[in-house]
Amino acid sequence: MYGMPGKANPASDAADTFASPEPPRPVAASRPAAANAGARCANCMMRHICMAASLEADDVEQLDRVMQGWRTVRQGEKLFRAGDPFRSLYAVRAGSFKTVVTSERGKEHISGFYMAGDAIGMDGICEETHTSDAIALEDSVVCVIPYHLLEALCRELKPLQRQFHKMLSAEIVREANQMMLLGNMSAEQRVATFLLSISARHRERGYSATSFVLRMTREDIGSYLGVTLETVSRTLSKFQQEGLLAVQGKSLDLLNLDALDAR
Amino acid sequence: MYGMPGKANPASDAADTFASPEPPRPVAASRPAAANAGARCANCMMRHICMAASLEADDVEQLDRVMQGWRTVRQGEKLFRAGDPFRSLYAVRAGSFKTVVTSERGKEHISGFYMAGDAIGMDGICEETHTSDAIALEDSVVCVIPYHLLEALCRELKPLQRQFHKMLSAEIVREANQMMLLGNMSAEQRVATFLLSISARHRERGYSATSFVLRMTREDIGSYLGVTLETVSRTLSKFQQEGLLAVQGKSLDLLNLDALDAR
DNA sequence: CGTGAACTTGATGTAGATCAAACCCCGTGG
DNA sequence: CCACGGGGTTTGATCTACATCAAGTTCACG
Repeated sequence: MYGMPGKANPASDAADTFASPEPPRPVAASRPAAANAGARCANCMMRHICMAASLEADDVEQLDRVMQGWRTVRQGEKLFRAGDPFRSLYAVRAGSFKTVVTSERGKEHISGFYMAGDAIGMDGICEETHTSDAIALEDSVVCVIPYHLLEALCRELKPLQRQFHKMLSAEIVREANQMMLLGNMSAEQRVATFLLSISARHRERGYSATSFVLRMTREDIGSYLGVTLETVSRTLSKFQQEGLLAVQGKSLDLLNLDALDAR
Repeated sequence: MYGMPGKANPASDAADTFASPEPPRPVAASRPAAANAGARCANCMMRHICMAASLEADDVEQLDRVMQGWRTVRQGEKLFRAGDPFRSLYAVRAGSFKTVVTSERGKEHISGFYMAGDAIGMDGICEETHTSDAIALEDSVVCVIPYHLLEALCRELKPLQRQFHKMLSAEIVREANQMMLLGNMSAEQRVATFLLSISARHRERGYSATSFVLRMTREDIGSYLGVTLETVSRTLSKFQQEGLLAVQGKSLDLLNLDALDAR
């Protein structure tokens, strides 16, 4: 099923793609944390790659307690925008996002794509203000983690502290690798690297590493890779002609991962 | 004095550039932390932009206690290399560094330049292994901060925890901005942005924002900006012809910051 | 089933890479 | 003290990967 295009309803698509055990449960910001019984990391498929990774069951429960709840974000809507005051981090529970940074000149650049289990918003910590927009690529659900509570819990739970630091550091490493891509690689290498990265992230999450649907447009991919949308399109066509993959709109089948890696 | 080229001894140059109150005091790795009386954040000119920022005097003393000591790194030597096990973070006390990431294909890319007060090594946290080389651009001194001790202290001291998180987040934001530069900007804009960024960092540290010496080669700058060294050189010459700055080898005078910003 | 957005493909233009040569320091050793 | 050598830098000539412009096609959604 996964990897087939043409779903009528992106919300149900997101739900079956990521198999959320419960339906999204949006919560008012003012709702007390104690009432938040539905959102439980223990039940979440993504707990082993998310904030809860390597926590004992007791500690996961503590994390649940500081989690404010879920928030649904419809396709195209913004989870936050640059300039918003920073209060919470977000963990993607279902769906996916892109983050967009805008220069003073008004030029936009996509700085990252985030899927289930990824954390968004860590750019906001340093100035207590978000520096990018986070936009849902499909109807999505995030866990809302108030930063001051997470901070306090990190002082209590060493494994949580360690995991949080690792997530911050992993983002630094990811961006450093992206800088390498943007600074040194040919268009073909950029596209190949991008596809392999998506593939690997799907594999980590238990989905097919070779057959998937791109949630973003060619323009989004181009922006992320520092090339034009035409170049993305041409490169995909070329890879298809060479038998490295099969494209059909946003659906992709990678037919030769090694050959892609050799680009 | 700062900004004048042609010093005979780079070590003395580094010392007077950053006005270290005491001479470097290298320490053996096994030396107990208690013996580390010489290295004191309280005396350090950079304490307000470093790990100690916004700490009370008592807390700064605690930070001193976990600091393992100083390490001197001669020009061209490596503070750590990709693949080294991650044990410590480093704060630049005097001098400057570049960090270099190397792709599987062996291509090198400079991911950052670091001067006094900056922290290096945060990429190592996530996999407990450094992912880049850190190379001294001149004879330099760093404070060595064992990560497990810092972690423990961050559980004790909320302001230190906050500052540390801010430094991690600031690195994420810096890299996101660099990705924007690499993905969207013309060569001229890249060079102008680079110069203005160096200028601002000098200003923050109390040095001249308009007159300084570049510690890195044209090739280093090119690698960082994703252009060739020839393009860097040509762009500087062009800016000079237009009266935006005066170049003389590695010495630079910015004559029109606004015009540079308008690029 | 109609319509606009997303995508593909082709033709042409250009910023910056690459190749090449000379120059300028700056440290070294005679 | 000066000649020497080599890394760093500048500048010029040429080349090319990719951007840009343009037109048509397909697709997804209302």
